Amino acid sequence: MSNYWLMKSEPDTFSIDDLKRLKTSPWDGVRNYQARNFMKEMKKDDLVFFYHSSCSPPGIAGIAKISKEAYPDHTSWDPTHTYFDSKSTESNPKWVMVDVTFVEKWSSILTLAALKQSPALADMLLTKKGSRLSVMPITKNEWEYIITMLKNKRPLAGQIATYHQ
DNA sequence: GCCAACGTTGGC
DNA sequence: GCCAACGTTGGC
Repeated sequence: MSNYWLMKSEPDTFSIDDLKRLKTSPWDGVRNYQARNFMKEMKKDDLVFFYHSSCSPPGIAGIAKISKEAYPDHTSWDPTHTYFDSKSTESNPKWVMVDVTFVEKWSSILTLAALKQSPALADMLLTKKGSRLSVMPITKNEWEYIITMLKNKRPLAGQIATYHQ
């Protein structure tokens, strides 16, 4: 039984197209305890909404899956790296990352504005005012509701989603 | 570019 | 342990 998640990324830094090209990538640089703790709960093959933030329009751009469970984020103890944290060491790592693998890119962004218009999604952290959490759990109901929203909007580019096993 | 909301830091 | 100050996130 898999779990569902949403992960935010600024497309200028790392977009769904970057993941599509790389197929698999580490999700590094998370420096927030709540987000980190959620990453530690992730299991292989969990599904992830790939969300584009700080762009126009913000929203869900596609789907990825967890291909490697949480392991130490080596960028945290690299003093030359942007994500360096002096409190994290190789012998006592403070931060973790997971690997994510591309599943599908949607033909258009499912915008935050559209998500906010759905009463069914009012309890999501994402749609709450002031919420800045970059990694969050999604309930099965929310996941399926969002997939339905997407399908009602327009067909998927290329083949239909095949991630259901 | 603005700024509200939030998380973190550090003085006391 | 409180809380003011600061830095960051991220929508608009």
